[in-house]
Amino acid sequence: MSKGESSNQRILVVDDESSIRDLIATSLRFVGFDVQTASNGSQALLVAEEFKPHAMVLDVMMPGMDGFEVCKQIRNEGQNVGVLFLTAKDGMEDKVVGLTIGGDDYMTKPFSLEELVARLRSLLRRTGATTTPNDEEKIHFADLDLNEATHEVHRAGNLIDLSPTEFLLLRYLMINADRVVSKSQILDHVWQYDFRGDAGIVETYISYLRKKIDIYEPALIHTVRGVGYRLRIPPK
Amino acid sequence: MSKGESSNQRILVVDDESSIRDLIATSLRFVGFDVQTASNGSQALLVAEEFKPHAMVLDVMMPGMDGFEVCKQIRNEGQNVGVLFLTAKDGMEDKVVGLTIGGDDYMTKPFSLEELVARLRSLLRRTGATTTPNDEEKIHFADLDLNEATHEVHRAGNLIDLSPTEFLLLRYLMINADRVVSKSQILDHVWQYDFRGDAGIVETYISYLRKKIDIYEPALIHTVRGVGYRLRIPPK
DNA sequence: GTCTATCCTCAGATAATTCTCAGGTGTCCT
DNA sequence: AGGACACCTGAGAATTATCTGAGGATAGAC
Repeated sequence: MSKGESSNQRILVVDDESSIRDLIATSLRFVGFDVQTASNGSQALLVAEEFKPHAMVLDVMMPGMDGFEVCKQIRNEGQNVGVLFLTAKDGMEDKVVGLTIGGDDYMTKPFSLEELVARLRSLLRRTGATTTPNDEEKIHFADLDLNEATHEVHRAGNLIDLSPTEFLLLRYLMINADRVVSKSQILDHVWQYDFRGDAGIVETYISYLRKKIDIYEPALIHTVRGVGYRLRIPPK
Repeated sequence: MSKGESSNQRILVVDDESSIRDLIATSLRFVGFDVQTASNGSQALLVAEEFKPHAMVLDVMMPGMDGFEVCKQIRNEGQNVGVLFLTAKDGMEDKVVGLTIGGDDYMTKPFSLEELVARLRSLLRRTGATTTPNDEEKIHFADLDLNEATHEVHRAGNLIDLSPTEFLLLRYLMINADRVVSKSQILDHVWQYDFRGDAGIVETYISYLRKKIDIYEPALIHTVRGVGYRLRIPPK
């Protein structure tokens, strides 16, 4: 279903920590991207020349050549490639902001996989690198409308104010509309990858969401006991 | 009927407890998979290199190399293999984070064999490793429809609400449609393998099911006295 | 600095489910 | 007909999953 929708989109993932690299690569492959990885700057340059990626996920802080340098050199070679920078959550943030001109973007570690995929798609859209331009920025389900660009959610025309996590959670449910998603699936995709806590937090957030979107009829968020949750239009 | 339908699908089962390993291997072979086993991590790596499994059933907690490490090393060798992790239901639960990325899945011990097979099939479907892509997420029998993705069951178009165990039981009956299955077969496949109770519970659940699906004509669940139960369309 | 929104934990309440048990019904055999 | 057996089903006890409110911690806004 989700597979193939972005096919032919080539993404180069560059990070020196293999666990992060693998996490990102696996996740991107699963949603249909064609992924290659590199564990340092100079390797990235080599791979990029061959692979001609449409976009890169680039860790800023790496031993040897840092992310900025990699980006610069690749652009010097005339490759028109959008970059999603990854930075740790310290002072680096400001330095990145200036560099995200053009369609580029950045995220601080740790991030959630849902957000990574969303940002990357958005970046590909902006840089015009998408091969399937029908890829919209809006998701709909029943009378729910979610706009990724504005981060706004409407139900039956009413604007609904959601916190960042609530937004991501709803987005994940909408992408998987009608399918049952387990609490651990949700946890793995919506929460930051370093979250070490109980899956019970998903219940709490489902409860928050219900109080915001299911005060309207009919209720759309349904519990499938022993399995997970499911967004659906109840029959009649 | 079920045999051969998944043939050529190679599964590597890795668990240090031989009883569990054999239970899983036997069960998977019976439904038509090509199975190899390993009792520890390093053995798993060796076998995997030769065997090139489409998927693995991998115990997380093993002496020496744990399941995560095995998975990582195999993926490093470029083998594209879906993994179904097995974890104990104690403190390990927090490690669940990240286990459902990229189509992978996990189950807590003890589990039921039916569920294991269902999850494994679903995983093979998702990771695109299935050689018979017509393998759907839906099972039909007579006017009964069971959808695994949505966890919904319909009879003659009517939505039927089932508890988790009722769902698994019906699923087992539908997979074995037209064949007689004994109460102990049902117990072995549908209930968790550590269930220490009377086979009489199957009668109770058959009764529950009948009250939900055989309130419609004609009755589909038939008792074969002294042998077991059989799902069938009664002749005229 | 204070204020506010958000995130997360926890624990009690509620509800669904699982399981046991025992009396009832039907079937088969002698 | 009577007994033995298999099966059915209702009642209820035990267990487990889920919901939700309250509150502490944290971070960003002002």
